[in-house]
Amino acid sequence: MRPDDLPVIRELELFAGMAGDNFEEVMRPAYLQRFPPQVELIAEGDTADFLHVVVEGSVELFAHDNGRETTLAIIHPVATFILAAVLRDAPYLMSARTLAPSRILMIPSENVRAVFERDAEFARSIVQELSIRYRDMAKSLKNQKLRTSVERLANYLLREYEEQGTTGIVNLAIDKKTLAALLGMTPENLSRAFNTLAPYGVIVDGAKISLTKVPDLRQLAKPNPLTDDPGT
Amino acid sequence: MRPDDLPVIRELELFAGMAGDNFEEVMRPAYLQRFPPQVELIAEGDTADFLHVVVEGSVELFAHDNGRETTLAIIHPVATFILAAVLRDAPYLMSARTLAPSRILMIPSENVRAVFERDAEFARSIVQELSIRYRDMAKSLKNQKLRTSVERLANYLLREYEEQGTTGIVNLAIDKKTLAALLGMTPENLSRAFNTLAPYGVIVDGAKISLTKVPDLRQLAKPNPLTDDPGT
DNA sequence: AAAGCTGTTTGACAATTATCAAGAGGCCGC
DNA sequence: GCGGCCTCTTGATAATTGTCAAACAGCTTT
Repeated sequence: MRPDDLPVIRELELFAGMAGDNFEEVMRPAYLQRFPPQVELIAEGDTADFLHVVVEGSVELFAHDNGRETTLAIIHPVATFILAAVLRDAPYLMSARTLAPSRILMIPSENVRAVFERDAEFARSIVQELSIRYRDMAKSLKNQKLRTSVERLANYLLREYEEQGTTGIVNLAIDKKTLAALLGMTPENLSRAFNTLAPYGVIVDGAKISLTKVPDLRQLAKPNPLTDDPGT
Repeated sequence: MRPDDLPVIRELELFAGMAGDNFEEVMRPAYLQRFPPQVELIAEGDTADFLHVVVEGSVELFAHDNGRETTLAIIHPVATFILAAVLRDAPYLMSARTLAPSRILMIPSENVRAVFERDAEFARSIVQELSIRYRDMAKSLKNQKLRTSVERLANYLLREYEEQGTTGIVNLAIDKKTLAALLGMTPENLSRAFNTLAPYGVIVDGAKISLTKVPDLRQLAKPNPLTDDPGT
């Protein structure tokens, strides 16, 4: 891997507190690779040979059952995925594919586990990361079980609105088919959900969504930090 | 707390590898308390002052949003809950109430965190526990997003069937209202789901469910280790 | 035994969500 | 420019799930 990529990785909270020697030991056998969009990086059921880090681009985590497919999360740089499977040396529960052209760092699982054993600071970071992931998953489950599809969409838009700087415009970074899967509905239903939100000031123009009545939308969505705020 | 309760706690995988001194330090300020059924132990939004351990009885984890309520998990002895909130010193995402008369061990969060800092074996156990919890949550989300309510019920019954020793009889340990919330449906719908399963050999007599055509039921449910097997 | 309570079931109906089929619009290669 | 391909949308319809009201069964209390 290129030496000038290392600082970016190092900034990841997961690796920030790690001793320098250990960081190098983890990184030496790692490799950074470019992938075009729509490449399947891992498949559910495979054993967790590598911890993956999205350095650039984006990755979709999805899963199958019964012939149906759903999206469980979208990972943006810089973040890891499938950490829990790596730590338990267990089969992946989800598959992953690139959505955009991406650069992915792959660290052999055994190196992660080895350094975890002797670097207390790294262990602490891993616990924090896992806790966040657990809580994000719990929030997703609450979101899915307690809200209708229109409410899920409204809350998604409000979250993006905040993250993209509360200009009245939200840009969808993923296509609508993927968004539908992430929100737990069909693409047809997503289309209709957007229409349902029109009276609440949601104007759709391709991937560009204008929010003209945010207070109204908020009143419908009833966002809740205990369901919506990611990463806490 | 009574000294003769300590060995039971110690058997918990979370505390098994811990150094004796540290175990005592964690347990000294802890206290074990009896609760009748239907007592709310913690409320979502509260700060995580104590790590809880179900020593006896059972505990339901539930959450609200929008005025609706759902059950996220049922905890049986001996197991912890709300570990992630304790480790992050963050507000609980879920509430908890006793289902049966229960004995709950409560360990002050700061003690857990303090010992975590210096007991590597404990840190490792925590990571394993968190990973399992994360993966169980991911499985629940897959279950919820990829299956119909009848399929979720069928898989639940098959899981209980295995856990209760594959005698043809499954005993529901929780009442049907709670089961419905756990499976993400209304009680009325659960009733109808049981009727739908009648042709697959599911005979309901109160809390006693007979499974007379397990292969048929399995064919309908299509259980999948990556969605169903807990604790891996 | 009657009354009251709780949990469960049933029926009728409504809302939500999915499915299937077709059409609209944008984008690319030729 | 034109066809082909893709994504997205719309319409019609069906399946799933939820809501509301009432009935029922098993309890305990009186």
